[in-house]
Amino acid sequence: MAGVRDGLSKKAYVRAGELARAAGVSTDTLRHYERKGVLGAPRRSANGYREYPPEALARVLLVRRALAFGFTLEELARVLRTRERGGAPCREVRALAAGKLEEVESRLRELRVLRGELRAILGEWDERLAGTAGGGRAGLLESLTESRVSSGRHGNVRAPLRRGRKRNGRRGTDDEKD
Amino acid sequence: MAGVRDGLSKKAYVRAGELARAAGVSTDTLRHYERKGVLGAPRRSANGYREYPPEALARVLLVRRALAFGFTLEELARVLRTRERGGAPCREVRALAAGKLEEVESRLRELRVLRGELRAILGEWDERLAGTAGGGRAGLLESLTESRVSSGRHGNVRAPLRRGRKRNGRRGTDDEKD
DNA sequence: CTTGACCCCGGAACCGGTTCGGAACTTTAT
DNA sequence: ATAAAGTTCCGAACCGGTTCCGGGGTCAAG
Repeated sequence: MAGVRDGLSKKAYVRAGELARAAGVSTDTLRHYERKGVLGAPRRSANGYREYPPEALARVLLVRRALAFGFTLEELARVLRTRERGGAPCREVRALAAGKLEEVESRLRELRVLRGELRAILGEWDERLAGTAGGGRAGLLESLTESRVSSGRHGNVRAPLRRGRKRNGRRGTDDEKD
Repeated sequence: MAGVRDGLSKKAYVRAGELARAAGVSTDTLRHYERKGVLGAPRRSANGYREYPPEALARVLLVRRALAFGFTLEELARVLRTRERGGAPCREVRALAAGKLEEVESRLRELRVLRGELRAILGEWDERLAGTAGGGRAGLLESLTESRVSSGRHGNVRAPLRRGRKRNGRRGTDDEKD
């Protein structure tokens, strides 16, 4: 375990591996966070190893938590940087979080609709399959196209919630009238 | 509506652009579908242009619909290919859809939790901000780390519902005891 | 001295669906 | 004829967070 424990203070500088373990991430991830500006480059020991101060752990955990809340590393970097310079990005953070909440709610609506459609279609299929033993062949897929539901692209299910980029929009029949 | 004007039959072969417009996708997407094996390479005209048969539209719409239901192009390709060869992938399709439903429900649970946490944190922040006018500075972010909730990575919000890869896992402190 | 556990680094791969960049071609207007 | 639109073609880029690759150090134990 090689706990640094140098007799001095309770907690001293730790190396990448230890911090990573403590935070539940990989050292690769730590490097990535540093590169993205959410962690801050730690000092280096004589041999070039990173030596993180005890506070780093809290920072990493904070980042993890914020990520779980839907923040992106980029947003986080911006906010943290502002704060590091004495700024008070509180309102911005609040706004950001509010945006996340909206996204989540929107997504919830979409998924609820999707769930309903899935249940309906499954029910229908089971009914049909009951009558078509063995090598079915009843066009299950086909019935998708007919499903009476809105068909309003509820967002590609897995759509990263951060949907919609179309910076230039070349062709693609913009049928987005929402 | 620029219908095919070759006088022959009611509907004749159409080119990429027309099919794309009709299906509400881009020609790029059509190409992609072809490459992924869900569309099937159409014949080519003398100049190398794709010429899709009328049925292609239904196919594309089917794909769109299936995508909206959470199927991936890869799954779709597999199924469609099977079918194309006389197979009856019905049970498989049903199983797939059932899987989607489970994913959606799981995701719904996660998002509901997340929504709750977001609301809570927002409420808390607003309270705090009310008392800290102007240049706030109350550590909003910090309170994230303390939020009493499970903290059980509800899935990175935007996590594509198709979470989790870790083929080899080098380091990374596998703390996934979910 | 070898083994093995850590550490360093830049850059590519991954996922999945879509879009971009830009060359090449066809049709329409001048 | 020729420029200006409009289409089509294709491979490669994109998103975002993480992991992988792979070649090179550092250090303590055996």
